[in-house]
Amino acid sequence: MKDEKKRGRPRAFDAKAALGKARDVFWDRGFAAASLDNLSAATNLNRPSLYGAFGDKEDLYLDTLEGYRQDGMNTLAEALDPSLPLRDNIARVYAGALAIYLHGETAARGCLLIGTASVEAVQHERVREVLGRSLNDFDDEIEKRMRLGVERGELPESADPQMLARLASAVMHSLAVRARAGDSRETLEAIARSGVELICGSANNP
Amino acid sequence: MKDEKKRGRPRAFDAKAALGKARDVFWDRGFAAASLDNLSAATNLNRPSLYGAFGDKEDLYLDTLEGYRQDGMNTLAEALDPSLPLRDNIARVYAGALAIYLHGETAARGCLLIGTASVEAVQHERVREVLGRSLNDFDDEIEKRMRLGVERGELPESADPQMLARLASAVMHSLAVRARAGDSRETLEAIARSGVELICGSANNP
DNA sequence: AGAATTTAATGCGAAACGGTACAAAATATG
DNA sequence: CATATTTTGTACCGTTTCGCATTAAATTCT
Repeated sequence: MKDEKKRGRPRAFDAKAALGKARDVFWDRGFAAASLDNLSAATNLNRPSLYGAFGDKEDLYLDTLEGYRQDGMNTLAEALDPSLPLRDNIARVYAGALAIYLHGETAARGCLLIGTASVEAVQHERVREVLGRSLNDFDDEIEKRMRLGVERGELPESADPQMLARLASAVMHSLAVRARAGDSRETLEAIARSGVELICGSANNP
Repeated sequence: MKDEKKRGRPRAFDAKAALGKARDVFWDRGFAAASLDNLSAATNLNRPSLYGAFGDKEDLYLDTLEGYRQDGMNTLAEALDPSLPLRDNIARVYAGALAIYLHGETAARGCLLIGTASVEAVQHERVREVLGRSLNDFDDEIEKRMRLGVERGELPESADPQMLARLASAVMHSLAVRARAGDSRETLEAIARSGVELICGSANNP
């Protein structure tokens, strides 16, 4: 049902790949400082094609955010594989985040949402909505795992799954900011390790 | 030594007040989206005056960041008053942060540095430097208090002051991001309370 | 083959951008 | 009072910005 022959001239580009290139531009420069020329050059699409395929700059940006969000949720779900101990789950969440944030050892781009959507969130309601929803969904997914941890006895009955989840996310938010501030991989990994220890400190060791 | 009579026409504005107004513009819009017209309107200074007093837009932005940074360090020092218990200190750090981030209940601006400097940090080295230094100095100041806590027996000997400090900062970074994402005061205060509990959980109650 | 439809490429155009030249105004100095 | 010096306000310059109008190309439908 994807290759119904459409009636006009066929597209000469892969929209998904173009979206990925655009995402890199926004990731490096942010929304406001990314010009249509930058985006056009990176995607190899001239402006009318960009406009036709994705709408205006804000639409394109929101599309990249939504894609990033969904990728992130998938990565998170994998990291939280419930057949593993809670401690491993959280460690995997941070490792997955750092793999994205550090982007090939050198240039530290941090998190696309935290790093670039935060600025726009105050003035652009739609951006704020995506950012807020992303953070909340992330919290909720971790909270589910925390609840499971209480049920299983990995965490004490007295543990507050919602708050533990929000604090687990908080460590990740900090990693995102610090990556963009230029912190080294070693520093970030050390923070991640300590975060796991603090969050899962009350978790049973098998 | 401040009112040495200078030779030309005297300034008709207070540079410090103007810097405060400019800061508000950057806080709401970020660096890239803040136009000189915005800044000129907010400060009641025409562009040549702005330029003469502060340099170009990037210079002005860096000035506001540096001012914000120093204000933040002062607020932090007050919050960490060593005559108070550690737990109170950390709670005061978060309360002080939220007072700034929430800005009069309604509009949530978050942290100027985390919210607006993070985006520019990748491309602007001077911004990245200020951001990195700010985060590190903050960590270091909290770390000092943690060390004192260990000496005093507020924290166990096994505690790692550096890592505890970085995680205490992490909670604050998360508050900054979440404020900008639109989270309510109640949510943020709950996270702050849980953060205090988690960080200072091992601290003695007097 | 020809009409209809969709995409591609060129290029434009109005507005906004950052920054500055220039002259008038206001003060200190001699 | 004249001169030097600094700030102020107007107006402007060249560039870049985003978005679109227009025309050419590629494909399907009839």
